[in-house]
Amino acid sequence: MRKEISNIQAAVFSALAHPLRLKILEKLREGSCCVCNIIPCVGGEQSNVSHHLAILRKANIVRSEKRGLEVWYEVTDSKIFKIMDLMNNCILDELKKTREIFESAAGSLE
Amino acid sequence: MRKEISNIQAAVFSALAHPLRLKILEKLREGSCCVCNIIPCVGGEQSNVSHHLAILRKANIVRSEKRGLEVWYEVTDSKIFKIMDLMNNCILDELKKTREIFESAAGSLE
DNA sequence: TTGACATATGACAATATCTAAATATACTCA
DNA sequence: TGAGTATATTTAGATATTGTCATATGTCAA
Repeated sequence: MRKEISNIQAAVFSALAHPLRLKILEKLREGSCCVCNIIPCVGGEQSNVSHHLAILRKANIVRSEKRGLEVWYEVTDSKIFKIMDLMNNCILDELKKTREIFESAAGSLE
Repeated sequence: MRKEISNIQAAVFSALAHPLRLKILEKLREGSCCVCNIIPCVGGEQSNVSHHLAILRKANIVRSEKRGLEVWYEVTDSKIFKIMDLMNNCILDELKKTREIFESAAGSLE
């Protein structure tokens, strides 16, 4: 009966699981932004960007507002940036660790 | 030439984008754990769980160690739990907000 | 109203991911 | 060595995601 929390969590993580969508969010980190500015910034076809925006909308990560001809997007909850930053830290730490291991191995050959 | 960071981030997020894998990580939050304990805890076929463990391994989220017949898994970087907790907060906040809107709408009908 | 514009949606093929069954591997113990 | 156990890998069909093209929608301005 009850929807498990892990299903919802997985759904939101999968909304984050695409480089283009992460780039869109990085753009929105600066503040709310019109689709016409998002497209050149992230690259890709208009319809493709629009599809990815729809995925972010359905996951409640962003919300949109029509202003005349334009549609402006903004992030629903800025905690999403904390999540992205933490993920970035994880990855950089991992890289750093790998490099240290590599360098110490190289050093021991001298 | 250089691999964009957003590609790596997306890859790790997509490793988190499955309820079974999130359940595995929740189990590993208690500490390192043998596959034979993970399987009954998260449910599902042995081969399926193994498959999902392989995905987590490839994303460097967990690492494994053979101990006799058994294989023990543990989380590589506990920051992954912070990410999961933050995500959980996001979702709960969102639910709370939705409920408040709903309740205030219901209240105004009284 | 008509045309131009910004954005969204639908349809489709290509590709990736998921699950489960069968099989393979690696280890232990008799 | 051979049987038994724990886990991983392979495979195949089902399903989901992706990108592109074509088209639809909604808004403004002439």
